[in-house]
Amino acid sequence: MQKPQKLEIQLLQAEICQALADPTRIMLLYLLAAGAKNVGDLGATLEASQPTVSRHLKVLRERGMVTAERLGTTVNYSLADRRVIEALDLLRAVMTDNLLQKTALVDLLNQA
Amino acid sequence: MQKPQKLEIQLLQAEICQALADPTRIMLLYLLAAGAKNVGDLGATLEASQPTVSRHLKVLRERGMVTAERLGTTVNYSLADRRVIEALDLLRAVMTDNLLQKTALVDLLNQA
DNA sequence: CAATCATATTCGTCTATCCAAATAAGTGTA
DNA sequence: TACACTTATTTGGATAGACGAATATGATTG
Repeated sequence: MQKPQKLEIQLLQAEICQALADPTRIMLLYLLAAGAKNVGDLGATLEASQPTVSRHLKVLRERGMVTAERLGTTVNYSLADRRVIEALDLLRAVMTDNLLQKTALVDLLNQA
Repeated sequence: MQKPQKLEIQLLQAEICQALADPTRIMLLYLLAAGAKNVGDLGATLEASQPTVSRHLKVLRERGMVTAERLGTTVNYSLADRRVIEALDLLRAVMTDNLLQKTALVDLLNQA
């Protein structure tokens, strides 16, 4: 033991956030939120290479954010917990509000 | 222009998530959720060095997640948008549920 | 048991991030 | 202006993450 347990929790929480810290993985989650899909379909939609998609899916799988199921030769991925999408939507709203505020400020400066 | 604008949005969203991908920054946000604080106080609570706290606060500031206000020699930081905390709470719940599920599985295996 | 299709992993390389230490910059006061 | 105090930034070195290319694994079919 080296640190209060509180930090351990934040560390695990940071690992989940880290999984969200990549645009490709965010896209993957949103795509899966619309329904289960296999690796090939996901790659085609994202225009990303197969190894890239597979590696990103592994990151999400290891953190329990998606689940995989073999169906013959293909593997179907599903969103494991919809609250991840809720969190992403919240953060997206924060981001868009920031952008709006920033552009409003720019407009104000341009007027002056 | 090189990619559909959709990707641009995910990129910005990923930048916000990236800001959450560090246990120290998560702690900072939770601390600020309880009320505005200056850099020294935050560092003392986190037992982190002053440059470390300042650097992390800069990351959060650049993404509009906290705001800074000078008060004499000190600088008071505040949480800019409470929805970031809501998102963190959601992700924390996802994480704890994953842990519970995992330990339940371990128990089952131990019984057998 | 080949051959094929879908997915996963490894390897090499590049870039990004983190921390500690040192230094700089801004503010209030003698 | 000099000094003390608080916060910010820079630098260097170590670690982790991302991608493409090549290769490996797993499942189905003939």
